[in-house]
Parts: sequence; C-alpha cells; structure tokens
Amino acid sequence: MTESKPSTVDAVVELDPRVERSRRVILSAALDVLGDVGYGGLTVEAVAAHAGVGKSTVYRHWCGKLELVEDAIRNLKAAVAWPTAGTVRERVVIVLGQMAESMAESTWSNCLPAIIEAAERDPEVMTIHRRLTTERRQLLVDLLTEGVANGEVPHGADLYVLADCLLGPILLRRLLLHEPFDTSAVDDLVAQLLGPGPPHPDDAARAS
Amino acid sequence: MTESKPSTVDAVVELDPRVERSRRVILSAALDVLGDVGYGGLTVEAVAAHAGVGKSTVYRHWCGKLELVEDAIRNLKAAVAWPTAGTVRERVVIVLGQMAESMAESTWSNCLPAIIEAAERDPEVMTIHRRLTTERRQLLVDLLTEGVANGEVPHGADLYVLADCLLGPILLRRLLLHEPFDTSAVDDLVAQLLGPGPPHPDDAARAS
DNA sequence: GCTCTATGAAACGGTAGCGTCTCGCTGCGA
DNA sequence: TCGCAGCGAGACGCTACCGTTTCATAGAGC
Repeated sequence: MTESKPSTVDAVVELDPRVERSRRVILSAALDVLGDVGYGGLTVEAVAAHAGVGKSTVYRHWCGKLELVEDAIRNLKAAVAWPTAGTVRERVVIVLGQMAESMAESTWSNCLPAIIEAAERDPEVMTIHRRLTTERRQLLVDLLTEGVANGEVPHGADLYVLADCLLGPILLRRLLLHEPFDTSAVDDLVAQLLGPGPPHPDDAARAS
Repeated sequence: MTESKPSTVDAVVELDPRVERSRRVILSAALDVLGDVGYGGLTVEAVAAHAGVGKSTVYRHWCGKLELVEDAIRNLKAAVAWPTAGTVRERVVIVLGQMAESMAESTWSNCLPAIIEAAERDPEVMTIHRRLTTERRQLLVDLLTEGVANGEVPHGADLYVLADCLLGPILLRRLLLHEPFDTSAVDDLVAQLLGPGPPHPDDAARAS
C-alpha cells in the first residue's frame, strides 16, 4: 500500500530503530483507521489496536488524536508518476487518468472525506491539506503553461481555472455523485477543455 | 421500537402544532450542529440543547442520531432561484454565481463536509445526498441542452461532463483549496467552457 | 373548564474513549 | 555481556454520551 518514507519532519537522526518502526506503523494504521471510520470516529485506541501496538506507545510519540492525525496526513503521499515525455495534451490525459484511478482506489481517496472533514474543524489540518492540494495543482498549471507556450493551449485562459476545470469534475464525481470517472470520461473532459484533439499530435499548430 | 414517520417533510397534516414545532426546530438545530462539529462529533444531547428542547423529545421522534441526521439532510433545501429569462449563457452565469455564493456562506455549505463524511459511512445518507446532487446537476444539464438546441453550446459535447466542469471547480475551491470562488472566476469559468463570448453570444460557430 | 398528550427536566445504569500510570519484558547499543 | 530505553499490556479514574424512565407542567382541542 503506502510505502511511506520516513521523510516527515525527522530531519533529526533516529537512534533507535524501534522508535522509527513504531512511528511508521502507527502512522500507517492511523491512515487506515481514518479511511475506515472518519475523523470523528477515529480513536487512539483503535489506531493502536490496528497497528498492533500498545496505547501507551502512541501517547509516547504524540500528544493525542489531533497531532497524530496531522502527522498522518502529512505523510500521505501522492502515488502519481509525473510524465515528462509526450505532448502537453498527452501528459494531461495521463495525469488525469492517474488522478481518476487513484480517486477510485487509494489510501488518499479513502481518507479524502475524512481529511476534508478534519480540515473543516482544525486549522492546522486545513493548512496541511491546502498545501498538498495546491502543490499538486501547481504541477498541472505548470504543464498547462508549457502548453500555452507551444500553442497547445489557447492564450488568455486563466490556467488556474482551467486546472480546476480538469480536476474538479473528478472530485465532484467521487465526493458528491459517488460514481466512477473512467478513461472515456477523461477523454471527454480533455476534449471539452483543450479542444477536440486529433489522435495525431503532429498537428499541434492549431489555433483556428 | 420507535416508529418512523412515513413522511419526513410536510406531506402529512400534523395535528398537534407542538409536534410540528418540535420537529422543525430540532431538524434545524441538527443542521446547525452538523455544520459546527461534523457528523462524528454530533450528539443527540447537543442537538437537543441547541434546539432548546429536552433530550427525550428528540428520542420521541427519532430512533437516534442516524435517523435524525438523515431526516435533517433530507430537509436541506437549495436556496437557488432558477432563472427562466435570458440567454442560456446568461442563465448559466447566474446559476454558477448563486452556486458560488451559497458555497461561500450557507447552511448547505457548512454542512457539506459533514454530509460528505456521513455519506461515506452510511449508505442511506449517500443515497439522499446523491439524489440531491443529481437533481441539481440535471437542471444545469437541461439548461445546457437548451443551449445546444439554440446553438449557444457546441454540439457533440458530453453535457454531463460539461456540467461537472462548471460545478467541479467551485466544489474544489471550497473543499480542497478553501479559497473563495468569486464572480470574476465564474466569468472565466464560463468563458473557458462556453467559449470567449462577450455579452454577445454570436460566436457560436467554434467547433468547425 | 376539562381532558389529553406532548413536553422539559432530570435521574438512571451502561458503554466507550480519554490520558496517566505501573510493571515486567526485550531489543538495542555500548 | 550489561544497562538502558522503548515496548505491550492493562488497570485506574474521569468524562461524555447513550437510550430509558419518571414526573410535573402546560398547551391543544373539545
């Protein structure tokens, strides 16, 4: 599942491997529990049981539920392989396909409703979540900026709005409609926003 | 076992005005509390206290927290005045403007994260929420269909995807980015999706 | 005015999670 | 090999909420 690296805040050297192991397994369990029962339903005892550790071990490393959840969300990484080759349009399709796929089944997708809920209650969680989302969207905006430069994306468009038009529908179908966003829908989506793209990318010079 | 009322809203005549008043004030309080503390944090006692009624009064009308929340969500109405005059484009702008406005501040917006969370845990809540969302989106799809008929919206587009492109960004900014979606963004959004139409929608010939 | 019933308040036992603590055990590093 | 620190297990007092029950009050309909 989540092969999270201990790259959280531990710039300091972890001496004892037992500590590192405990922290890793507890954070992973926290995400599992969070996805299962949500933010309000998450309990420290449930996380400890799911991690197979004692409750006191959790309290040894975190003050309580809130700090634990914050740390767990911080460790939530996006399993997205950012493409570097191909036209901008092709790369957008790939990125959105991965987005739709991870929206259908991933730790992140499972935790998303709980994170949204938690962000609503706790400012720190909101900051963390907004940062993660903003960074991810910025990559798409950068990709679109490249598309504007080479003519694949029309000039004059607000690329942030355009990026939200690409990401928003996937989010809407996951959270509000509870229906999948399949590959053909991604094609429709990109065609809607970047024009009726021809299968051949050689005629990228199309502005009329 | 507590019997459930066949009608959740106002279909059946309530004999005693005290009963009607209790149900109304409790459901309203349930939405307030839901928006304040979320689904997991909502308690029957908090709802009763916020409604200014006794706890036993709540249990007299609902089996428990789940049925109460379901009923409250069922009664959550969209405060959207659907426009009937003007071009399709103008009406789309009005609808999205209202959407963005109610996203910024409304009972519905306050409760949305909690409802999303609740829908994730309870199938009944999911069904209710999906129905509400689907109905609202369908109105926009119908509007776009009218636009296709009179040439304001290009042919061949998947109108459901298009509707999600219009609604998705507003949702994304509310839930993930926690930043407002103002009027100018609505204009950008519509321009992005329905073509760069200034006040005059005469440039409908774009798909050729 | 007189029932009749919905109501508010409160007490009740039961359950669940909190956060702290102690106590052996064991893996780690020296 | 030894000392230490992290560990699990669990008991603890505490608080909050659950869902039920009782009872006196007051508002509604006749």
